[in-house]
Amino acid sequence: MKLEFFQRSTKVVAEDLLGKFLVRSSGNKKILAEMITEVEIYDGPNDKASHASRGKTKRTAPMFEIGGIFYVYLCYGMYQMLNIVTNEKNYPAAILIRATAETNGPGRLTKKFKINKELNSKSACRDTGLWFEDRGVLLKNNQIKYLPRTGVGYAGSFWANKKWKLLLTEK
DNA sequence: GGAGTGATGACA
DNA sequence: GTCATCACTCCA
Repeated sequence: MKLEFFQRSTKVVAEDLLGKFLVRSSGNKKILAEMITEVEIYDGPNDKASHASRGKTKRTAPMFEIGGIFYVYLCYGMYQMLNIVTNEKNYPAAILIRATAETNGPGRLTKKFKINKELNSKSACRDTGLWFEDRGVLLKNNQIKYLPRTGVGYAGSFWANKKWKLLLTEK
């Protein structure tokens, strides 16, 4: 997958990302490849649920970079969260990878893929050891479900009610 | 339903 | 320097 794929509006990228494969390698060997089934959008400087809404800080700096790099951070002291940064430089946006066909939950997913902060700010390409592949899975129009995001009640009803969690349903 | 967990950001 | 908060998971 080319990095330009991620340098588009976050919603478009999120929709396109469903059905693509997340691939992990160690050395020259691919060790894991799972289809992405659930993502969550964090888009723009005004999104109160996004870490970037309070301005650029040391932690959120990757979100302000150009699309195509990873944003990894620690949540609740135990779980790494994997995001892929989208859109243009200086526009803070990212997509949280929440689940694949075989692994449900962002914390479990990163544990299984051995994702940690070393991948933070790295490009989603083969050299990094973690990247995305299009394996030709075609989605039907009604296969994507739009739901409110998780754990964002603190952001206020306007942002909490946005249907920015995208779920891939069975056929 | 409730606890664990530690980096992060706000405030002083 | 302190303190509250959190894009979660596990076990009950």
